[in-house]
Amino acid sequence: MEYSEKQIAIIKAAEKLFAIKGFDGASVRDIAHEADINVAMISYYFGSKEKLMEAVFEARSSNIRLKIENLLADDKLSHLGKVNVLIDDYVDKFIHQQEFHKIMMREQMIEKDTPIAGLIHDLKKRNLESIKRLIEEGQKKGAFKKNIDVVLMMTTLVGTVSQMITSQYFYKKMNNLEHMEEVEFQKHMRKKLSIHLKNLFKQSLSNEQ
Amino acid sequence: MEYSEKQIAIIKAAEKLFAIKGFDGASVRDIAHEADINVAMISYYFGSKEKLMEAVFEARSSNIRLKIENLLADDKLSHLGKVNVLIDDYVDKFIHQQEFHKIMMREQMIEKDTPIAGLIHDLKKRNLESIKRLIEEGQKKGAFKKNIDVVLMMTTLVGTVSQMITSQYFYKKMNNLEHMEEVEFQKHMRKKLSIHLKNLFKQSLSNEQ
DNA sequence: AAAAATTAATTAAACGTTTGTTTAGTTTTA
DNA sequence: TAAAACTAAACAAACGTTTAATTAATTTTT
Repeated sequence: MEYSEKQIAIIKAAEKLFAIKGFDGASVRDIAHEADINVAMISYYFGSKEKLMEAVFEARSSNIRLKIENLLADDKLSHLGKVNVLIDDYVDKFIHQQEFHKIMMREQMIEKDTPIAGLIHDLKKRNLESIKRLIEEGQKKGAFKKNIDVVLMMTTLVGTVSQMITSQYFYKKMNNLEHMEEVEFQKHMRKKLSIHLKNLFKQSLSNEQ
Repeated sequence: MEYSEKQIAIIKAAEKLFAIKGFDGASVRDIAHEADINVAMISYYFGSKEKLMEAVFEARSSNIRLKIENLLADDKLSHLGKVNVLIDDYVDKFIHQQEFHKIMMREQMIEKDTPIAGLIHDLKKRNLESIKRLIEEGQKKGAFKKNIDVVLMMTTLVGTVSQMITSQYFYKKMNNLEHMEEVEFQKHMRKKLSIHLKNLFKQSLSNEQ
C-alpha cells in the first residue's frame, strides 16, 4: 500500500500516541491534533480507528525473517557468530522501533482474537522457525549443545530487551544517567544489552564445559 | 485499609478487567457488571476510577523485599542457593499474580508521572537494593565473580518471566500444550522458567570457569 | 489552451453512544 | 431512627464516526 504524506503523518502520530497512551487511551482527536489534520481525515483515509491501528501495524511490522535467512546462508560466520548477529538485530530493531514494540506488547496482553493478534502470532512463528534452523545447524556441527529450548531462549532475548525499553527510565536513574542525551543513551543501552545477552547465550548454548 | 466483601469483589473485578483491557479499555460499567454490583458503588466506595486503580495497586503490591531480607539472613543456604530461591520467588509471584503484573507492565509503558508510576519505581528500587546486597555478599565470599550488573540481571529475570506470561498462548501453541489444563500449564511454566533461569544465572554469576 | 466537468481532499458541525460521575431517593443494617 | 448500603436515573463531557458543504486538484471536452 502506498501512502500519501498526510497518511504517513497520521500513521506516525497514531504510532506515537498508541504507544504512550494505549489504543483506548489515545483518542482520534488526539491523533488528528498530533498529525495536524482534521479528525474526519482519519475515517476518510483509514475507515476507522481500528483500521488505523492495522495500518500502523502493516507499515511497521518489517520482517526480521529475511535477515535470519541470509544469516543461515552466510558461511563466513561461526555458529555462535550468527547467534550474536541475531541478538544485535533484535536489540537494534527494538530500540529503533520502541513505539511500535510497545504497541505490540500491549496488543499481546489483550485476551482477544484481534486481527493484529493473528498477525503478531504468524510473524513470531515464522521468525521462530528460522531461528530454530539456525540453532539446529549449530547443533549438527557440534558447536551448540543438545536440548536447547529455542522458545525459552527467545523469551529471554525478547523479554530482556522489552523489559529494558519498558523500564528505561528506571535503568537511567539506577545508573545515574539522567543527564545523558536520548541518542547517546540509546547507544549505551544498545551496547549494554548486546554484551549482556551475548554473554548469557554464549554460556547457555556452548558445548564446551 | 480494611475492605468489605463487596469492595474486595470490585477490586478483584477491576484487577481482571484492567489486566485484560487496560485502564481505559475497561469501563466502570464493565467492572460493576463483573463484580455484580451497581455502577454507583465504585464512586461510593473508591471515589473514582483512578482511585480504584490505586486501590488495586495497594491491595496487590505485596513487598517481595521482606523475603529477600530473610534470604540474606539465612545461613543454611549457599550464595547461589539464595539466588535460586529468589528466582523461584519471582517466578511464583508473577505466575500467581499474572493479572496484577500485566497492569504493572502496562502502567510502566505510560509516559506519565501517575501516582502509581511512583509506587512502582519505589518498589523496584527497594527490591533492587536488597538484591544488590545479596549479590555483593556472594562476591565478598568469592562465590560470584566481580563486575555483575545487577540491574541488567534483574532486567533479564523480570523480562523473561513477563514475556512468558504475555506470550503464554504462543508458547502453548509452539509446544503443542493447548490441551493442557490451566493449573497444570501454570505448573509447567513455573518449572520450565525456574530451570531455565537458574541455568542462565548460574553460569553468568559463577566464578568458576 | 481555456472552459467545463469530475473527482479528491478538506473542513466545521452534528450525530448518536458511551464514558465517569452525581443525584435523589429507597432499602437494609445496627 | 439514624447511618450505611444500595439503586435507577440523569448528568455533562468525550468518544468514534458521518454528514453536508467547500476548496483543490485532475480529467475531459471544446
